[in-house]
Amino acid sequence: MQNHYDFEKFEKKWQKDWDDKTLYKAKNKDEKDNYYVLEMFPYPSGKLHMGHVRVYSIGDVIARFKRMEGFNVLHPMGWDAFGLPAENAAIKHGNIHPREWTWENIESMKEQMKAMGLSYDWDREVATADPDYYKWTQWFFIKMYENDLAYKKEQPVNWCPSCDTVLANEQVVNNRCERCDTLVEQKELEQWFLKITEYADELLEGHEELDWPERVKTMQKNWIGRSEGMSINFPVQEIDKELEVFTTRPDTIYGATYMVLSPEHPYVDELITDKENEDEIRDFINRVKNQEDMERTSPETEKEGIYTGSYATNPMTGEEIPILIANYVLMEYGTGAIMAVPAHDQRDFDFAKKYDLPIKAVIQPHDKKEKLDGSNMKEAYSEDGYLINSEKYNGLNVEEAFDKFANVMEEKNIGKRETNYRLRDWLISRQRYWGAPIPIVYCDQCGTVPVDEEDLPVLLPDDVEFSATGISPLAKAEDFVNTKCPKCGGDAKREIDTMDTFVDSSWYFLRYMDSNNQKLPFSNESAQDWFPVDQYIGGIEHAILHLLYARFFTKVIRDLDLLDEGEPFTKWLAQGMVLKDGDKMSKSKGNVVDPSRILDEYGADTARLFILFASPPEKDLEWSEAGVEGANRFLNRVWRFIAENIDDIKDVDVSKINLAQSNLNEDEKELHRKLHETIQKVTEDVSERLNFNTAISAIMELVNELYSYLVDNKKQLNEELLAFVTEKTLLMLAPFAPHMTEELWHKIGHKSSIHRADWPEFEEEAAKKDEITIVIQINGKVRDRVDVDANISEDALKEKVFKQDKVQKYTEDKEVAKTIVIPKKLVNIVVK
RNA sequence: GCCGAAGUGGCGGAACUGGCAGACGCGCCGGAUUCAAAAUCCGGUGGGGUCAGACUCGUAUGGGUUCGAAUCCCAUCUUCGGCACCA
Repeated sequence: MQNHYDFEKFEKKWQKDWDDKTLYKAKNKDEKDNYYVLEMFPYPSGKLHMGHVRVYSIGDVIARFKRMEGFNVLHPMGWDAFGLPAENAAIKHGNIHPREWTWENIESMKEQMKAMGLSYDWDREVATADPDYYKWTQWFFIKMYENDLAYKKEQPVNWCPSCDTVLANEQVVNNRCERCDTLVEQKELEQWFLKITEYADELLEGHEELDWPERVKTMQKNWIGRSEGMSINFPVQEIDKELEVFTTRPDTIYGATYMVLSPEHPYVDELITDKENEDEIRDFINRVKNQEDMERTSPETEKEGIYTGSYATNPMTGEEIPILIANYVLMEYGTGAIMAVPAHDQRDFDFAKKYDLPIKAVIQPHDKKEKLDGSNMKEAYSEDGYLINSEKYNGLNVEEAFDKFANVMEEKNIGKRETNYRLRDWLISRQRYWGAPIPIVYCDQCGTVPVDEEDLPVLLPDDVEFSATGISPLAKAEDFVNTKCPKCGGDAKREIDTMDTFVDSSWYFLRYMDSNNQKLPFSNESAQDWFPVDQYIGGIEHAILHLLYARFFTKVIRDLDLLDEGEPFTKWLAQGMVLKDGDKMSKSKGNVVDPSRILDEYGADTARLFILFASPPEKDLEWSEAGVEGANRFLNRVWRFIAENIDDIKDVDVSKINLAQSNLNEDEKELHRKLHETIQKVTEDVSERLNFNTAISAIMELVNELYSYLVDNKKQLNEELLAFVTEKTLLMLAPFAPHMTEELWHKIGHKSSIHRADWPEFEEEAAKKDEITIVIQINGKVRDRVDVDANISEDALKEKVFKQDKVQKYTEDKEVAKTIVIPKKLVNIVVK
């Protein structure tokens, strides 16, 4: 056996062998316990990047570990195959169809994944751009339409001029397109929406049962932005209408001294009763409307407003209060109108100061003697307190007042309790080609009609000109557009927009369970077997987008009675980024490390081992070529150990060895002990904590221990022990370095795959120490150590400790105030 | 501005529940092997101090709780992430 590890000699061989033996096939209804581990599927860009290598390595270790633990594991992979890059490539190069481009990329990425030795069940592979798949995406859309969860509506929407399509709110980051970073514009368009807001509360409540990073739950919580308050109607005599406002502070209504409308508010026109200044008012409105969104919605922008000339009546006080229009009120949130309480809201306060509007304090801080006075306040007071200047309600505290006012106003029909959300419905129409067509037909007779289920999928036509013009390329595909109405059979036209690709990825984890089902997206039985996903792994950048949509879809699908559970991902590990020189790898920075080079140069096992060893999975990882070499060196060290001792290790039937009953000498005992200590640590690190870096370092320690044992006992090796420990070490290393361990496993005499072998069992008895080292502290400082019997009594331990020379020295002429004994660890003597 | 996470050797990181700070790896230094080198093996490696030890300082900074703090509490600084005129 050569004593140098040469990955090129066997990585491909084993990959083919595993494939041939369908080693990683997951069977539905296995007698074993089922476990579903899933990594977020990639967009088929054509090449794996380091982030992919990281996330798939993590998933693969979990999958392999769980299999060795005896679980029937579902570990699938697929392709988020619809999307703009394919279409843009077609536009740019002209001679390649997005379909071709996509499938070629899938092929090359799949090849790279196979070269990594990932243990997927490829029989379950899905691609969202496959008609077999998007048929069901369309089917879900129709189900939602039938259940009033999909609707078409005209409203101002986010438009990305570079992508030539609309975007969902979630896809706009700081007013820029999430994909291409272009400034987003507003357009008034009629578009399809999914009613995610219907599930807002459930999406919030569901967090409680999820084992997800807390910060991610918080991000989603902030995004949904639930706030409880009241809608209150303020009558306006001039126009004989009521202005509805939303407020979270009905308790401050006695302090509402004016009202403010958004310039976009529908009543604005009628309310301009100050005809003298009408031109000035209209100029102002137009100016604000034309303000860049970024500027308009920034808290730094100075608040500006103008009087309308109209007055509203405060329904609680009966006071007439002026109505203004201002740039700081947004039409998108609440009702587009607010009651301004300058004494207790900083924004209203700033505005009131500028325009000299009255400030009336109605909440008095509990801990202040002198009464708050609106005329001399320096800033708004928005903390807790009790009511003043509120007639018969004076003295109530804020919380009581909220309830009291809510009851009174509901009784009098002035207002009602209401909950508002920041979350908007999900805009899913896209004016682009490479996506799933929205399965809707427009008929002059019957109106909007969903396509019949039997007629799904609505196939994406091939022969289309892809140029991005702001209107879906499908508009020009006449064979596609012109169709018959499913209801009346008359001439009709198809919807030409396609669906947001986030719709495709909102249910792919369900299709894996039953990916060849022709009758349903998945069967109920398969869901019983596998759902929900036990462990999901993917990038934090999807914390809001994909993970919120997928949770929403799951809840809808549950309500269609296809699932019992409403949460798709029980556990989620958000893996960190791979950095180079402290920066995210990117072409523009020129710091990209190509995984295929690493795979060619060092092999898959080294690449996997390094990336898992360098950092805990949820933290960012700094790429280091020296670190890769270190990982390679370690694998070599394991290889060489076996190569050099192959005669002692080979063909020993480890299952027949009972080390507990054999008489081991001290060194042997120590090695055996270390083995079991390692088994315990690695098992826990991999299964509970998902800290692969410390699991690997524990295996490294064990290998170091094996080498020291060899050096110290050259003359008299215990071959049985050596074979035993070596074999268990290989088993623990198998999920991390699947190829090399498989090769070595066969070299030491096994005939079947190491990946079908059992995970080593931890024996508590073997891991126990006979002697332990106790740390001796004097006044909290470590002064000495003493080796004692592990089962020593507290009194005997104390006695022994006080006999130590060092302890004598430090306690001489001093009074021992206290002695603290921490069993098996430490004794702290406090002296004065 | 608000919310959240983090800050430990030259570097990546470990210390899981308050109990030996720096496991493991990288790098560096020394030794063995070699004609020599690479590779490999063995040993050392936080700072100060010393022949060596004793000792001493040390987990962003300042304070606190405790017999004992990287870990808990308060304040400050820095970095990263999210939200941001949300009524």
